[in-house]
Amino acid sequence: MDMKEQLRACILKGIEGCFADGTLTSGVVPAINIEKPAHQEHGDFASNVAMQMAKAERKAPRAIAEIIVNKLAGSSDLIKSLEVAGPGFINFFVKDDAWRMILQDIDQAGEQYGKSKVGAGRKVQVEFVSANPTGPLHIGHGRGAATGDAVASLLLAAGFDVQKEYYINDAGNQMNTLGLSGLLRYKELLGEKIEFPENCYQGGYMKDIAREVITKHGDRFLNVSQEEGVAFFAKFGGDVILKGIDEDLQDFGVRFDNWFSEQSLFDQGKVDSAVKEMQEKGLIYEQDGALWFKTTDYGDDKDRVVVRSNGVTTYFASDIAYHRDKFARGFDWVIDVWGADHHGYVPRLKGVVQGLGRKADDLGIILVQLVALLRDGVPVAMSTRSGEFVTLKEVVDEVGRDAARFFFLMRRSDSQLDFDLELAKRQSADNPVYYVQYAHARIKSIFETARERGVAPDFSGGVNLQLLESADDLALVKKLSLFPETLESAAVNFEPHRITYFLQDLAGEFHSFYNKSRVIIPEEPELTRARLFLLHCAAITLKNALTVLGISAPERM
RNA sequence: GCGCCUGUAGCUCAGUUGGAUAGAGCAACGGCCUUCUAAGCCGUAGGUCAGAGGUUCGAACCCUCUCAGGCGUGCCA
Repeated sequence: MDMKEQLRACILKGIEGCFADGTLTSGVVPAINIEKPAHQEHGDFASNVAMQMAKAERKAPRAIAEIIVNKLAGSSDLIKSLEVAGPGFINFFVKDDAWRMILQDIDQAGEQYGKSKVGAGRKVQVEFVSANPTGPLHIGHGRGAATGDAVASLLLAAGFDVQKEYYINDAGNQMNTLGLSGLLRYKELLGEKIEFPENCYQGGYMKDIAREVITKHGDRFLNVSQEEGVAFFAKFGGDVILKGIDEDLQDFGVRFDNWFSEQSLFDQGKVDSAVKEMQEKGLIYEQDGALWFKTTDYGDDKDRVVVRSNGVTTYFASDIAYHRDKFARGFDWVIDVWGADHHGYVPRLKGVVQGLGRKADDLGIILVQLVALLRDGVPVAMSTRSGEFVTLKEVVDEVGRDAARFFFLMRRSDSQLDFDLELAKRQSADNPVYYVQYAHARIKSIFETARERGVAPDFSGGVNLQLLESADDLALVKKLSLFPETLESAAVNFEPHRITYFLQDLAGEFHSFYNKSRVIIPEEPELTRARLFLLHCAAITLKNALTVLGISAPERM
């Protein structure tokens, strides 16, 4: 039980005690809030129960607080002192010993420190990237990849049973366009004069694909029908591109548990059956020769076409079938990571989910905003139309996986992100990645020195934690203690950036500690051991936090 | 037109889901290496939380309106 829980239980008991002896009379116990005050002077924790009870008790908040404080005095060995402050807050000061005990928890938990069981094994699926197999991943996909991967591992750490999935849009018009693009480049390379349409894929990778076909198959596709040629290049190109996407993701440290093909939904008749189910439920109706889904029932601006008047299904039809299939596969919770430009699709998909008989919240949607690429503060020009976009691979090759992931996760996914390539490469405190990793490496270096000097960091014989009594010792301990709740809230809110902020905060606390406090002190072996134990716990926390984001914790820098 | 998102220090952004005196990093200025990694630390300065109303003990956060920017609003994917 963590400190907040203990305090909550303690307050509850106190209030009930007050009711019992008549010092409080309403008999109504509000939800007990425990928060961390912004200012140190306000204690380690504070509660606003007295203010919440004011109305029911018909007493001034401060008077109620006094009554509760009197009842609480000496009731818990966690509490050093408590006071009434401000408009009626009860401030709690926790005993130093209680703080220091946390170190033993951290040591004991090791790699598990910070993890929780709130997920209770519920099955959750995170679907992300899902870029069309019509070109290499660009930097925007990179942010989606980092975010989806981090959210998945956060949820895993929070006790969920997580699957990561990539949805392959291998059906529909864009595959024909891909096939045509390849075929035309192929003909061009073989000397035919061609007109390359504007809506075809302009990137240089199409020529690479055409070249590959020439080496493997020669010029035989010059003599087949347009239809056959397009079909071949669509399949061949799609496969090559998807393989490249997978490689780029692996270099970025992202691996999927499942790759799900849109085409498979058609092949297995799942699109038809999904449409049929919705029709039977009366959620799909016919008008102007097309079939429409009543998304307006769920807050959408207008109803949406599922099957066009020419009989061809829309992308939305696939989406209905896909999400129906996800739930049919037994997921309790389904999470989609989308580019923010798709935000208009949220009501529509939420409608589908409800139409399937699920709660709207069973589908979680994370919208990831644009990335603005900079070099030394100057925007890097990008244009998707001309195919001159910066790829994920280029960025990872230039700045490295760790820096790229950290930068992608530095901001709330909802807000736009400036990604400065030069800053990401810089090896100084300006660069938050190095700042954080350096903290870990520095601790490891201290242990190295300790070993060299024969101060073996073996804690099995017990450590005298009482010696950790300086303000800096305790400040570091308190920072470490925040990790579990930070991790949990980052997970359930889909907010990996809380971890990057926590890391910078913790690294700062450590660097500050390091500058003020000596760890290895030959004439004080017991204190040396205690401080080494503290840093051992700091290293565990730093490493666990970095790991959950998919970033390495170097031993040496 | 309608809908969604954003607006916090010169810049880039946090702000524990309504708490006490709004925080960090850059940039600026001034200090700290004979010491376990200076890829580091300490200090100074910087604010009408876009604006105006409202809700209550209490608002950057919730409601209404206004302004500014971005995105969406296909029988495209």
